[in-house]
Amino acid sequence: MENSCQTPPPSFPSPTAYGGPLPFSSSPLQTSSSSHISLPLSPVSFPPSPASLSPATAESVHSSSPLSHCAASQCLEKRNIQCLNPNISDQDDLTCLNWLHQRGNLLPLQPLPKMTPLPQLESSIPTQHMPSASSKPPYSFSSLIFMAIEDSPNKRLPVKGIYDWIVNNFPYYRTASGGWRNSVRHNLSLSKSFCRIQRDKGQVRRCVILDQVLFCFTPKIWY
DNA sequence: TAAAGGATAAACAGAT
DNA sequence: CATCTGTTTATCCTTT
Repeated sequence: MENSCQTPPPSFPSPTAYGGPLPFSSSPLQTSSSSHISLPLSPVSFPPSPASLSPATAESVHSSSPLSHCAASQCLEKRNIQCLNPNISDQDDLTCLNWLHQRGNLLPLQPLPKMTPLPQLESSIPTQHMPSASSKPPYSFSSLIFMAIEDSPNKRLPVKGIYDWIVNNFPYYRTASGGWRNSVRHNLSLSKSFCRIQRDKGQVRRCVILDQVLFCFTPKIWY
């Protein structure tokens, strides 16, 4: 089922519908002008800018309010029909990320610095708040993938790019055994929040579109 | 205690 | 042929 996730998004609620302003800055709409895919990417109302994204903000997106959950439900119902198996609801799918907001152990909203900030992502957060570089990041692989894609210029990444982003931002994985890469791929396959797309000509591997419909309605892509 | 989510490992197939 | 990518299954641990 390639290129199946071309569903135009539903009308987006305002950012304030998510329980207050999101820690995202406004930026021009992300379009399908990328050379990577030919899919008509959906316009987004409040895409996060790469520089503004931090692990904590990404986790915050996952932990959007119940109100956002309600709004997203409508989106998912539509998406179920047009993108996924019409007989299976995303709401019922255990791989759907929309239930993350129900977790009670979500991280606070304040941004956390990356352990080894990239030049463009440096933070002014005091270092005493930074977790040890050798400690495992307190984020699920789904969150890490989300952050990696969100941090990419075109909201899409190859698997290798996801690996690189994680390694660059979480030194823990520099020395970790290769099993985490398997986990990344496992999550990409298992989670229906990530949809695969084709690369354009000249691209080597297959493409994937990540559709975080529930949280920010921003199509994100890995390939 | 059971159920569920997440992490991890492994096997396998297909693509490059 | 080696490596990478993607899928699936199984198991274990933690949390609810």
